[in-house]
Amino acid sequence: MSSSALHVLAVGDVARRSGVAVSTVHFYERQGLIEGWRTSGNQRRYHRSVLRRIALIRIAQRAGIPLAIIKETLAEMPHDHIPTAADWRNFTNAWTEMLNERIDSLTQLRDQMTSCIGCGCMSLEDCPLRNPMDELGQRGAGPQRLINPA
Amino acid sequence: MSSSALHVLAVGDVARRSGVAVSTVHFYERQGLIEGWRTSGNQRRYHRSVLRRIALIRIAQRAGIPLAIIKETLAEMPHDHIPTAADWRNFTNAWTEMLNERIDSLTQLRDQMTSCIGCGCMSLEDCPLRNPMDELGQRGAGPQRLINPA
DNA sequence: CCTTGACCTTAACATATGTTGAGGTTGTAT
DNA sequence: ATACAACCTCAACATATGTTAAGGTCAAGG
Repeated sequence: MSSSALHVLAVGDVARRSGVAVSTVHFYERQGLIEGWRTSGNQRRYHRSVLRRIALIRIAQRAGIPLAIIKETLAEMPHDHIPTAADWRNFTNAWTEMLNERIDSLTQLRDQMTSCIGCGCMSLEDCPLRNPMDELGQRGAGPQRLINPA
Repeated sequence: MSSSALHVLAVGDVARRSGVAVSTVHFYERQGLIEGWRTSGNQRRYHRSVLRRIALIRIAQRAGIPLAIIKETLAEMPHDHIPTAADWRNFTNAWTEMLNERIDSLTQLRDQMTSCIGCGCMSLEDCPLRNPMDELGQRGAGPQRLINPA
């Protein structure tokens, strides 16, 4: 192991310290989510700050954000040094905004659902949930037999 | 087209009226999300209520819920008739609960994030975000196709 | 020097969610 | 009766997110 050189990590160090598999580190590098350099012997080396980056990636993934989006969000974050307050603020803002959007759409969906059941429109045919913005399936509508709402 | 027989739909009718591709109807049937029967000539036929089922499937997908879970949630919903008020109430309750869980997780994450930046703990090393106990968006490996981009 | 563990690359597999295409059958309108 | 649309099955492809395996290289200790 490449112990003691605290600022330069081999792929195995990164894996151990970030909690992801070596194959995942390879994968993230291939996808451009993290960056490093090679030794003369072609082995991967990373700056210590890659650990933070991976931590952020995992957190964002837990929020259900796809890697492609995470990559964009991280684009402004430095690969090779500890982020400044400004770096960090930018990132947090972008990410909070994303989370807010996701929260909003789930909330909206839930509320529409309950209002839908509340109003007794159990057919879904005219439900705002059904086709959030388009018209679809608006043809030979037969008699709409509504069950007596509870 | 199998017009006029309003309660019995061929796969193309289902596709047109539900807004999904024929191949998707096939797929959903293979996955056991919907059910139907065959004509003597081996063609698929569906009860009208399959349209509602598909509508529900798409709505749930927009909320980021994987098909396997949707299938469970729909297990109690009838394949062959219009859901009763009780069927519907059960489904709505289950689904609202799921949405609430997801909303809570995201909200928690967002708030931790902002509090984290607020407190200046920029290291993430001791951050509650880093190793939370729950496993939020654990949606497993595999394509996380976003149904609702944007 | 030689062994051994950590590393390298490339390819294939696994899962979820479908879509596309090839090749053949059914059903209906003229 | 014949054409043509709609249907069928099965297999392969596509995407996201990795893991596993095969076969070869590098570096450090004994």
